[in-house]
Amino acid sequence: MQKNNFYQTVYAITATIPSGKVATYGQIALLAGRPGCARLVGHAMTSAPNELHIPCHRVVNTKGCLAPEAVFGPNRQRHLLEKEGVPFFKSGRIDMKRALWHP
DNA sequence: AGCGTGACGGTCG
DNA sequence: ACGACCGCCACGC
Repeated sequence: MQKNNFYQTVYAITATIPSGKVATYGQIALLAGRPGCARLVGHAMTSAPNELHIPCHRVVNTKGCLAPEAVFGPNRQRHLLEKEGVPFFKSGRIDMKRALWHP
């Protein structure tokens, strides 16, 4: 698997995340065969073509925090996830124990 | 070809 | 529980 395929793999894995669940960048990086490259997953999302319809809002960091609002729009990601049934804490973070995707 | 960067992660204070 | 710091690695300039 080459580096270019890494992005493709990331997209493929991200597209596999079921509704109501979330995955962490590190988790995806691990599944994509590049453990420790969580940041690259984030960049992959930035470069992700909209044509692929990637549910990038289901990808968060291990802290359960959402991506910067500047990426999706104000409260956009939060709203989408809540709509899908992802448990949120009042603090605005995700209940990772219950929402984390188990591939 | 080299340097800085970043939608992160884990640890320390 | 929260914030700050450092370490990783491919991509863009």
